[in-house]
Amino acid sequence: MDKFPETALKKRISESTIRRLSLYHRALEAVEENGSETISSKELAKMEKLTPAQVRKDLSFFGSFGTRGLGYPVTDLKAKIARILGIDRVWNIALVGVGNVGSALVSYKEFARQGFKIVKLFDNDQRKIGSNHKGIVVSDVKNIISELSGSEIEMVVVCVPGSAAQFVVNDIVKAGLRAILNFAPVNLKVPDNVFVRNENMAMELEYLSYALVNNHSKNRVK
Amino acid sequence: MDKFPETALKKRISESTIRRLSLYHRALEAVEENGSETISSKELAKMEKLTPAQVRKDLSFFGSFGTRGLGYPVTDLKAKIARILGIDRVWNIALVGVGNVGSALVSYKEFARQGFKIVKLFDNDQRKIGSNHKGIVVSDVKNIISELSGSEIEMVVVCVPGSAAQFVVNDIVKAGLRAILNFAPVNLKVPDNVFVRNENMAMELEYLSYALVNNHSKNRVK
DNA sequence: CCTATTTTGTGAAGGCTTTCACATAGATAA
DNA sequence: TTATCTATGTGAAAGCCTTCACAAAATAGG
Repeated sequence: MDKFPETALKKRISESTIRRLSLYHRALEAVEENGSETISSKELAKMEKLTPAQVRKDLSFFGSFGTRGLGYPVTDLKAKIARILGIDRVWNIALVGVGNVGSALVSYKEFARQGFKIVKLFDNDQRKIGSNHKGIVVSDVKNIISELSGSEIEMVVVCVPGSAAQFVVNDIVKAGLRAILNFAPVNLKVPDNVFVRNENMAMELEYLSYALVNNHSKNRVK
Repeated sequence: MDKFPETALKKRISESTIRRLSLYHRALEAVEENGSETISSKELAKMEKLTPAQVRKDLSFFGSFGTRGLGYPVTDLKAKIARILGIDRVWNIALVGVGNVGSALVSYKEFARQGFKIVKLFDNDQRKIGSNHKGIVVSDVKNIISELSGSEIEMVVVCVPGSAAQFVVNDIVKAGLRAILNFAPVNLKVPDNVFVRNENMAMELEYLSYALVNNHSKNRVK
């Protein structure tokens, strides 16, 4: 059955649903390893601390993948989710800013395992340009537009300081790329057809700080 | 005026509101630097790509900080938000798992700048134990319970592999700590009074993958 | 084959979050 | 002082997301 019939009325899928698909996918990897062939929405929900109804509703947006009375076929569902997320393939990625965070990500196994392959590095520091990280030679960010234009690279991870991020992103957009994972703590301005995801690690600590100060898992005020 | 009167009826503040407070705080830092004394909800909203109504509503949960006809006083509002988030102080933090990501975070300036001070490191690798990272000697994770119990440390960043994360977290909980920033790609089970935030970098790439495959900033299906 | 049991798929209800829209209050200028 | 203008603070409306609850479908066991 065609998952995306051209003729069908299209419906917006919420960001939360897509994020949960990632969780289901990783849970299914674990389940597959221990050999189970099927899994119920209840079990899947428990693994990621969600509700069974939520699991079923999320999956139902994309089709009927389960069998009533039995559950979902683990391997098959995992493959279907991978297909929906577009992670049933390799994505070539460039990384800009080979500092602390940047070089950690070059070696980050979780990216590689999921098919996210960092194949090109950029920096503006003469001491870093030409150096080798995990077999990749660092290029001068001055040449980023020409090196990305028409290349096999479709996503860029930005790990430069906040003050440089917008300039780098402008070049990435000029090169025609449309997917950016941003670690700089600034709000990037991009055209509507470019996707940006922000990774703001300090923000998560700030949330913990708020939770502790406004004590006792209550999160209440006024 | 007291921000948290003991007697007042309390109201739950949504997670999204708290996350946006972080954004307002960082925007106000930038505004303060360029010297402006006041800022309107409209300007603040524009900086973080939100709506003016959203900004006013968020702030209104905590009090009336603005002046009609004028806007919000930059420095004062920034201080009030810092107070609400609990970032008007230093937080001492331990980090477990001094691998690629872990050691990058030890040197991550954004943490330090916001008052999140990593003061203790743990690992289970004999080759790392005793070694020095930015002036901190790595301790054996075997001793984590005793070293954290009753210490000045109130938050822990977990950067160990997924297979080890739950065990480490059990010990952190046993030591009486209640705030965990988790980089391992697993769902951690903790008691209700312990706060966990998950940092899942691969998930953000998966979202970008989904966005590109389900093309044209539409995010539509079926 | 029939019955009991399990679990999906899904409209509808409920709840939460955002946006609207306007009364209100202070600023500014003459 | 008065008029005009600007921007907040906030109930109410709208919109979105999650949960409920149950018919339907398939299994399992006799």
